[in-house]
Amino acid sequence: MSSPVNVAVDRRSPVPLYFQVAQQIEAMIDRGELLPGARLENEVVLADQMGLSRPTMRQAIQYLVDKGLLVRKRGVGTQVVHGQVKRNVELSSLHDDLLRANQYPTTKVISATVVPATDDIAVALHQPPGAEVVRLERLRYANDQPLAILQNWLPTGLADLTPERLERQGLYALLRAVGVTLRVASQRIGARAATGREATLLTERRGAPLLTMVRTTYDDSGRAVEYGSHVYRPALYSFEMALVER
Amino acid sequence: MSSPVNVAVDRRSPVPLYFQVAQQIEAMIDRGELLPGARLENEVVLADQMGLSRPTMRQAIQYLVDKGLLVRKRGVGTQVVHGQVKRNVELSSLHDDLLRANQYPTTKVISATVVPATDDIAVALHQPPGAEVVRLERLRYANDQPLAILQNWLPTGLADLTPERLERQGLYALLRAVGVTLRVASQRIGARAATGREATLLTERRGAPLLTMVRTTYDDSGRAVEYGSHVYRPALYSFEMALVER
DNA sequence: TAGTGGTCTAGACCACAGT
DNA sequence: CTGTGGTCTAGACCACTAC
Repeated sequence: MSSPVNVAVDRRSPVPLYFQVAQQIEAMIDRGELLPGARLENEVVLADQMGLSRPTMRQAIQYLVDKGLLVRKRGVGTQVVHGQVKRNVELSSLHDDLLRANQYPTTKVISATVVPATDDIAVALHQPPGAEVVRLERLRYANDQPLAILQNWLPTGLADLTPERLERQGLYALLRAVGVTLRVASQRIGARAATGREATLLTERRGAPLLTMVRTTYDDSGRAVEYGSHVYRPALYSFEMALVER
Repeated sequence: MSSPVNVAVDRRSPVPLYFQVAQQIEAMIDRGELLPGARLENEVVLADQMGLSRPTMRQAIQYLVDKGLLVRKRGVGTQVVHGQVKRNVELSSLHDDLLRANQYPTTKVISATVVPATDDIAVALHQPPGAEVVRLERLRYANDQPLAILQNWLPTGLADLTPERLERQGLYALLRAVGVTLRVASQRIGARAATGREATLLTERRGAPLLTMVRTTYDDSGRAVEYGSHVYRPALYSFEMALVER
């Protein structure tokens, strides 16, 4: 009844055991060795087979459940979800998203200046009203087609945000490179009509539907490090995600 | 340096200990007893104070980290995130979302019929091509204003989806009531212009921007139980969510 | 009744951050 | 160096499902 799971862990590796197991099970699903609906053996048996304790095995399975690849039912067992779900669990930037989809992103920096924060920006970044913040405006292309207008505000002094660097890599990669660990974000996705300026930049018509996203991102100290307000051309971009009931 | 956490657990309660702890810490954050940026005591001390083991305490903290309320940094400690994030971790239906926001949702069922599945619906629901499926079309109002057109397809025989029931409660609540446990969903959010029919139903202009969402939902056996294609008026609705880096 | 995942304990050692 | 979270073990009992 149960599908065999053939996984071996390397105890000398610095990679956590639960993560090794999770990666290998995910690879088996990708390769079709574990088909949708397949039932895995129970946690105790799996743990024994791999020479792990049950909590470690559970951690591996829980990781894949959170990722939307497996479902568990008490008294029944663990099964592979039918159909593929978006595996992305990361706090990803548009730049990395496009790279992953082989979309060859390029960026034009429209402006990168230091300005006093307006009230709403100050609140979002938890800065005193009127504090100086960095304001970025970029135009992001995918395969040489204009895709999105990205407006961002950051506290000053976080990183050296020169236009050259911003055109070579994404903002998130740049922040990570200077030791900022992005951890949590709160975002809102909506839609509205393009303004004249947006339409011009994105080669759309004024009033054309645009997808919008505003996001505040916090680092591993819980401080707000970035506020973004982006508009996307809906024919070229949409947001995909997995939801998991806890 | 550390903020005190005053929590007591009831060991006779059927509610898991880690969940009792998590709920009480969340309540303290809501009441402002734990301010943004406040550092909690370390896991071992917290566990001792509450008479719990460290793994149980960790599980409580991890729950709140996943919810976007806390951040942890190795070697440093656990802190409350600055700014408020969307707490919602559930696989929520629009109906419940509106209820929670005191928006008084009402529903008009436009059609509820059994039809042969088109190819894309059959694929999404993992049914054989042409299999009979239930097709629903509903118009959802909030405070008597038209808010969204909801199209859904489901395998037949799941539940008795009469218009009367669908107008009294949300589809998800109806499914849960007949024992379907929704577990995982994969969704895509985009935007496009309103068609003439959509514009009429939603009292918008033809070509007005609409927010779109398509979603496939799976139950705790990993089977697809619902495919939905919805359009929303962006002035009245947007999607809000927390993202957590793992 | 048998088998499953859900919860919980009481330890241990390690990796990393800040001093 | 000390203190923190990250990982891991080897058990235990319980709740729920299916037969």
